[in-house]
Amino acid sequence: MRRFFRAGVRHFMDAELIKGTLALLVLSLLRRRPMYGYELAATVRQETDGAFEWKAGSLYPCLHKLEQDGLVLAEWQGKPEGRQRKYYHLTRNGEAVLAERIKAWLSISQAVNRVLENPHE
Amino acid sequence: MRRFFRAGVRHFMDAELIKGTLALLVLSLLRRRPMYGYELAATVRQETDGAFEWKAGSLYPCLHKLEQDGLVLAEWQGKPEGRQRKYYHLTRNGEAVLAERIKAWLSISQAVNRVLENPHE
DNA sequence: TGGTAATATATAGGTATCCTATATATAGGG
DNA sequence: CCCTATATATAGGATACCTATATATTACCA
Repeated sequence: MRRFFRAGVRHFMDAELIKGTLALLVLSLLRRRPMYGYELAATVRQETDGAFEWKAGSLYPCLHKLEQDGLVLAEWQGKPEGRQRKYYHLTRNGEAVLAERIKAWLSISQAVNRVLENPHE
Repeated sequence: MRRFFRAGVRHFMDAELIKGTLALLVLSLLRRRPMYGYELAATVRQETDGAFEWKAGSLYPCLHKLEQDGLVLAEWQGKPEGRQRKYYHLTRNGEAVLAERIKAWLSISQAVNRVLENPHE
């Protein structure tokens, strides 16, 4: 049985193409509501039908960096007994940066599609 | 006056998002017709309205790797006198790999858009 | 004639992101 | 009791892209 993290060897190409989308999508998910790391990975996995399977070794360092940069705020939460979860909230600055990054993504992805759709021969 | 290469400091975010798209677009451009490096950069720059400004330090190593991997064939061409140009041709294998990479790109970019478009609040 | 810019290719070195591997800990099922 | 799932964390490695630098030709212009 496949564990949730470590789920699979992604193709070389995919690994490169998804670069930069991790922080973008994390911020986008947190705009909906505060979530904890594992929940973020599970949500994106489900919504992309497995196209994105964020690894723990990518996701948590990314979250720490977003926190360092002041784009998200972390808060331990639980259930006094039992497993603690670290909930991340989008900050005001995080919202602004997200808006910029969405623009950048749209600009780049549309540019790629424009080139790809240019007829050959 | 801006030199064609070295044209500008790209934002951090853009730099990450465009990763993986370089080889994809090079192969896509070569599907139209054989081109040389400088021509590839000029073409993509024009067609994307400056969204992509490939640097020499990125483009030429990328072309060398595509050649090593057998996806393109290089051929010096000129004008016996004067500046030589290295024309790159897409190989049979290169066509097949390009088709796969276009599928991967569509899958990933659509997955990103699906997440981004999910309403918040 | 001399300087600058554009054309054209190349490589070395640095940075950042993502991956694998590993570690820790709780909870539930067989 | 072990295995899986849940949940977070970090160290080490691979790799793509960037900056900086190097070389050479051609064209323009003062």
